[in-house]
Amino acid sequence: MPSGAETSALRTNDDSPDAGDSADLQIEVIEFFVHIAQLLHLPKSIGQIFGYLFCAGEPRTFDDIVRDLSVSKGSASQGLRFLRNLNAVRVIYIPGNRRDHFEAEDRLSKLAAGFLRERVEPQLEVGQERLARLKNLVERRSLSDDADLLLRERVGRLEGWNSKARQILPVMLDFLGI
Amino acid sequence: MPSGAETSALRTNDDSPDAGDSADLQIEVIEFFVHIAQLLHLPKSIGQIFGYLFCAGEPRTFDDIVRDLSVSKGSASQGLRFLRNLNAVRVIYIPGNRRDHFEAEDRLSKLAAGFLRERVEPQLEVGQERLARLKNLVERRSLSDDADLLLRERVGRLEGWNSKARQILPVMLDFLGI
DNA sequence: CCTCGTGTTCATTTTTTCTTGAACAAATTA
DNA sequence: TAATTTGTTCAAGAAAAAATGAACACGAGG
Repeated sequence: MPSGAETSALRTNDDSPDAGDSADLQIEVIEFFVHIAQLLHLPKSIGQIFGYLFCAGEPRTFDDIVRDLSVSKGSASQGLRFLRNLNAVRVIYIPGNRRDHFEAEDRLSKLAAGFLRERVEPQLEVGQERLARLKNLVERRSLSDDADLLLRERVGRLEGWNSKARQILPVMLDFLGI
Repeated sequence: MPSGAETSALRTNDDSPDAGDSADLQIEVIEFFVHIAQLLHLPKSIGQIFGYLFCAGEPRTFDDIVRDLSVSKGSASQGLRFLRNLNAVRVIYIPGNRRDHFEAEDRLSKLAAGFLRERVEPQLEVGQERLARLKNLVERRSLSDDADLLLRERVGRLEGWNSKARQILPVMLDFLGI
């Protein structure tokens, strides 16, 4: 796969005469976000969309995204929903214009907080439930069998982990300025 | 796909008479780790291996893992390498025994620290390099073009994000007791 | 009620990632 | 040194995830 020039077809809006315009740079910034998305195991398209909105000076429409990034409507729709759920993208309603307009959150603290709240916290709750079930199972076992005792200790340790994580989370959110 | 009873063929070592023995419970704990692995977008086999070692009372060998979890040697080898790199699994050398013995790290702080150091920190360095290149590009541009100015501001913001993250990381590591 | 503009859903295709197992290397022992 | 044990590598198949785009829903305006 040849590198570079992947994110194609960016809107030119071009008044400049000849040499490499700022769209090239915009593509680089978008690719930076694609890289981050891949680190977080998010679809590439989500990185593209966020990077595109992050570079845009003003809110962009659904159509802008589909056209300028050459992604399908499906990817754009799902990617935007994901980003909205994380509060990484806001919808701007413009009176007299039926289209949704989208804008990227550019405060790192808000992005981190959104990720913690929408992704991490719910999973900690799920984990707590799973551990409650495990605890039930383990407590119905003999206190004399070595294997049972070991597992009981291990499940207890997992509960400690979960509890610790749930304690730290609000501290982090607080640190991020709520 | 039927649920449960996926992680098969766990060593029985069975002296108990009839009803569900503690291997069932061990399987549940292993599945708990498989679930965590999937959350972290890690291969299922890595969750199995860590869960297996976490439940084991004593260090286990490569062969134990392959046999008891019914995973291939390839998966076991790669999974163990990954877990060792994260310091989530230690190798125990037992004199007079050629085989490597593996043991799970059971201190949450060590696990978190390993993740931050081996996964997060290197990526922040990579990001810093990428941003340095972006900064170079953006500084060669005109200060009069609006689009260029906007991008310059955006790249500056990204550098601020990276810098902030690199400041926070040692604080977190310190908090985790180094 | 009909049509058009906007976006969503979801079955299918495409791409990526994981697992497997056979071939291979390294180290030990006979 | 040959045979054996132990674990790694990597090409290929299997499984999972992402992207696509046509069909669909919903609402606004005529």
